[in-house]
Amino acid sequence: MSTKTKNGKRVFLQNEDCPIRNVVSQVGDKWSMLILFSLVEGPDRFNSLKTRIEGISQRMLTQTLRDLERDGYVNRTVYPEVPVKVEYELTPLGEGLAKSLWKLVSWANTHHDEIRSARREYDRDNG
Amino acid sequence: MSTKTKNGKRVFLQNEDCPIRNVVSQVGDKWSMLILFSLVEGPDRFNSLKTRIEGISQRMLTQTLRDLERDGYVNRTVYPEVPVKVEYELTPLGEGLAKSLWKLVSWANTHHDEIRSARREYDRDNG
DNA sequence: CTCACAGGTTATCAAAAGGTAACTAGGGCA
DNA sequence: TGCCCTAGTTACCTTTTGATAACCTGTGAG
Repeated sequence: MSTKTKNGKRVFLQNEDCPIRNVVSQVGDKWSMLILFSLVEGPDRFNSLKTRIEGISQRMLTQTLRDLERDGYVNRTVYPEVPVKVEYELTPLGEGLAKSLWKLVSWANTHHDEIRSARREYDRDNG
Repeated sequence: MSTKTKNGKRVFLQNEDCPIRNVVSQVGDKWSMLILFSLVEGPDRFNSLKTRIEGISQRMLTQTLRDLERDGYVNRTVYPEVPVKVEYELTPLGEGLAKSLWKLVSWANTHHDEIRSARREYDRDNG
């Protein structure tokens, strides 16, 4: 993420080779983390995820699942039953990601009120 | 983040009261984390940040700093020198956030290659 | 033949994010 | 007076993200 130094301070990069940008730009969208944490509890099917994740549309669920699959976080398995059953599950990589996100989640839970009140104060004092 | 349970599986929310969404939607944009980790090394000035964070424009730097300030992660101090000096520094809240992001950063560094090769494989097999 | 079900895809559109470039403000300096 | 500095703001435009809603596919049941 950071590379050279320049008068004592690090210089930060933002290109496609930056690991943290590659991870955060995937996981930082509207739905990825919700899907990830749903799947932490075990493999699940398309329609079940759609029900569990409130407000997600069919289109965004498909699309986000494809993106997670692409990065190797999620496996997609088709069972040729009838009607067809498609199951999604975390890969070891996806489980590792979820674990390393957990600290952030618990921090967010703990400090949520602080953030919200900072936001209110800022909005009161400014625009 | 998750609330009720429904046949054994948690149901996930995505509204404005969800702590993790409130944090991630702020920090998951293109520049916030780079600014955050720049400021971990100590307070810094507008133009110094602009130099250190490669590719950021004046407009996006101002805007992202304002958003970070709004959520209480960053303090902005104006020194009425000449020419004016404006220093940005992490608040304790911002330092806490950076710390809890660190695990994610090191995970990303460790598994970057894995992600990139998963991506290549997916793109080869599919579109 | 028609309907239902799971798991999608496609078209269309609105909103948000982000980039470029020009302009501004408040001073000091020559 | 004109030019430079820092630290912005503004206008304009393009790209990306996401929402809605309609359509499709394969299969079995009635």
